[in-house]
Amino acid sequence: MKKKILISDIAKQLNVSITTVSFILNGKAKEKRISDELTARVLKFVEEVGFKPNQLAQSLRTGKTKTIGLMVEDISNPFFASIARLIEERAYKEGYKIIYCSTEDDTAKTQELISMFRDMHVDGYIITPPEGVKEDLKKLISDGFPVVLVDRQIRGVDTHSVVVDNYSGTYSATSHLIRQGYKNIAFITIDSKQSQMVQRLEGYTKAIEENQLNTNILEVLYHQSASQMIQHIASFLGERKEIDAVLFATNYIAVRGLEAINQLDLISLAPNFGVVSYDDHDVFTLVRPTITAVAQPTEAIANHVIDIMLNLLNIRTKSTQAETLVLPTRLITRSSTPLKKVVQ
Amino acid sequence: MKKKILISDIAKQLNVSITTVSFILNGKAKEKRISDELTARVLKFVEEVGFKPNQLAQSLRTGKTKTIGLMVEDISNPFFASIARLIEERAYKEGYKIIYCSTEDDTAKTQELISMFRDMHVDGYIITPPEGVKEDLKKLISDGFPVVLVDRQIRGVDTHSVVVDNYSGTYSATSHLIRQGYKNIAFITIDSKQSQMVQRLEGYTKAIEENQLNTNILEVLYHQSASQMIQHIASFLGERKEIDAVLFATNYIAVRGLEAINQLDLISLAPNFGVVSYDDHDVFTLVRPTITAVAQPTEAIANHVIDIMLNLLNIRTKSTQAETLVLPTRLITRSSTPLKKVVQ
DNA sequence: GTGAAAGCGCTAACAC
DNA sequence: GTGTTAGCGCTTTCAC
Repeated sequence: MKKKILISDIAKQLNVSITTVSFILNGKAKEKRISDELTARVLKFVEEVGFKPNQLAQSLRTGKTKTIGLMVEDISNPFFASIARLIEERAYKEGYKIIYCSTEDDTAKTQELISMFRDMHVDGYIITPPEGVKEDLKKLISDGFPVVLVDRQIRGVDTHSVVVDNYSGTYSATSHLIRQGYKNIAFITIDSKQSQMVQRLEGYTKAIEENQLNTNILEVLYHQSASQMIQHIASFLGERKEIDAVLFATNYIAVRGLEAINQLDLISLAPNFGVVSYDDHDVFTLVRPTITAVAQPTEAIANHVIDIMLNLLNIRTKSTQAETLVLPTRLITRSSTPLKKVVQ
Repeated sequence: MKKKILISDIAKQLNVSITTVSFILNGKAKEKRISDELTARVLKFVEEVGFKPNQLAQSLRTGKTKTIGLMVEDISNPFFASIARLIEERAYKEGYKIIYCSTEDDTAKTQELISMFRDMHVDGYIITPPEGVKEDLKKLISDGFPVVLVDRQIRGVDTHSVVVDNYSGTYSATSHLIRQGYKNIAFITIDSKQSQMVQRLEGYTKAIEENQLNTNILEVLYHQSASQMIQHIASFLGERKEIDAVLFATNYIAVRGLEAINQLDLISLAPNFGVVSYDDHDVFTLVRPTITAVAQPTEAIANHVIDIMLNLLNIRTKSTQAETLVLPTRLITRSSTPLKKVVQ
C-alpha cells in the first residue's frame, strides 16, 4: 500500500468514467440512475483495493471537512472530559471528527484557538467561552458557522446554547446545608463574571437570605497555582472559626479546598463541618468523609449539544432560531453533610 | 471577512505574480533573490489584509499537514494528560498541530484511530500502543511515517521509543516497603503483557525474592468497571489478612484499590498497612494517609518524544537509527509507608 | 446513464 | 528576479 490508489485508477481498472465512480462513492448512484449492477461492481472493487478518497482533496473541493472544533475550559477536568468523550462518540458515529482543545479560560488562547480552527476549516464550533470573546463569536456566527455554546452563555451572542440550572443547583445545595442545621455557610468561588458562576452565586445568596443567615463569600483567582489557592482558602477558613459549612462553586475549587480543610484539620476538629461541591468528581467518594455534590447531567448536556450541532450542520436554513436549553442538576447527598448535632 | 482573500488577489493588488507572493510567503525570498523592498511590501500587505493561505490547498499540494497524531491510552489519566499537554505545547511552538485520542488500550479502536489519522494525513504518529497493533505499526513505519512509541515498546517494531525504567521503579518501591518493615507485600496489577507492565512485575518480584519473602500477586482486568475492580481488589485483600502492604501497578488501580482499602477499613484497622502506587496522582496528597508513589518524569518524557518527532519530521534521511530512551523514575515517600511498628 | 473538463487554492518546476 | 503553468485528487456541471 505504498502507492496510493486514486479514483482515476478505479475508473481505469473498471473501464468506467471517474464521474461514475465518484457518483457511486457519494451515494448518488440512484439519483444519477446508474445501474445497480455497475454500482455493485464499483463498490466491490473499491472495497477490495481498500480505496479511500483523499480527504484533503475532498475538503478542498467541497469546502467541508467533516470536522467539529470543540473547545472546553479544561479537558483534564472530569466534567469537561466526560462531555467531550460523549460528544466525540456521537459525532464519530455521524461521520464527524472532533478536534478538541482547552481554553484554560484564557481569552487570548481562545481567540488563537478559534483562529486555528478556522484555518483548519472546521465545519462547526462547540465552545465553553471564557470572558472577552464575544466579538469573536459574533464574527463566527455572522460568517455563517454553526456555533453551540456549552456550560455558559454570553449575553448578546445570538446562538444556541446548552447550560444547566446553576441557580437551582446552588440554591438547593445551600438549602440542604441549612436543613441539616448549618448556620454559617461559606461560598467559595472564583473571580469570574461568567454566567454560570454568577448564577451559582445568586442561588447561594438567595437561599442564605431567605433563611436570614449571613453570607460568607470568598473569591479565589482562577489563574493561580493550586498551592496558592489552597493557601488562600486555608487562611480564609482559618480566620473565620464561625463557619460551619462550605459550598465550593466548582469541583477543582473543592479539591483544593479539601486540601485546605485537611491542613486545618477542620473536619476532625469539628466533626460537624459540612462540605458540598458544585460539580461531582471521582475523588469525592474516595476521601473520608465522602463529599456531597451537585451533579451536572453530563450525558444530557453532551447529547443535546451534538444533536443541535448535527442539526445545524445538516440543515440548509441558516435561520434556525437560537435557543437556550437549560438542564436540571441533581444533588447527591454523601457523608460530608451530616445532620448537625446541636452542642449545648 | 466574509469573502476569503486568495493569494491571487494579493498578487493582483500588488501587481506581482502569484509565484513571487508564494515564494515570499514561504520564506524563499532570499533564495529566489527577490528584492528586499518587494518582500517587505508584500509581507506588509499580507499582514494588513490578514491573508492566510488555505491549509487544505497547501496540504493537498505539499502532502504535508503539519499535524501530528497523538494516541495515548487514556487522556483523562493525569499521567497521559500531562504528557499530552506538554507535547502539544512544544509542537505548537514549532508550527505543528496535535490531534489527540485515547486508545483505551483497545486494539480495534487503536487500529481505527491509526486509519483515521492516515485519512487525515497526519505527518507523524506518537503512540502508546496496546497489544496487537504490531503489524499496523510496522506498516506505518514501512510506509515511511515517523512513529514514536511512548511509555511502552513492542518487541519487533523497529522505531524510536521513550519509556521509563519500570523495573527499577517497582524494585525500589518494593525495597522501600521492605526496608520499612513490611513482610507481606502484595502487587496488584492488570492482565496485560505490555512491556511496561511486565517490567513492573519483574521489579517487584526481584525485590521480594532477594529478601526471601513471598510474592502476592493479583491481576485485575483492565476492561472492567471501576466498581468491579474495587470489588475484585477488596475480596483479594479481605481474604488475605496476612498482607501488610500493597504496591499498585498504576495510578488508576491505586485509586480503585484505595476505595477497596477504605471499604475494608484496612488502614484504620491496621495502622501499619503500607500503600505505594506506581504513577503519581493528584489525589494521593488529598487522601489521608497521603500515598507514597513512584513518579514518572512526565516533562522529560514529553520533551524527548517531541524532540525525536520533530527531528524525524525535519530530517530527510529516512534511516535514523531507531533508539530507545529509558528515563528514571523517582520514589516520592509520603505517609502511607510509615516504618512498621513491630507488634510483640 | 456516462464522460470531459473546469475548478477548489496553492506550490514549484521551468521558462524568460 | 519574475511570470506561466501544470498539477495535488476530488466533485459536479454540462453535454451527449
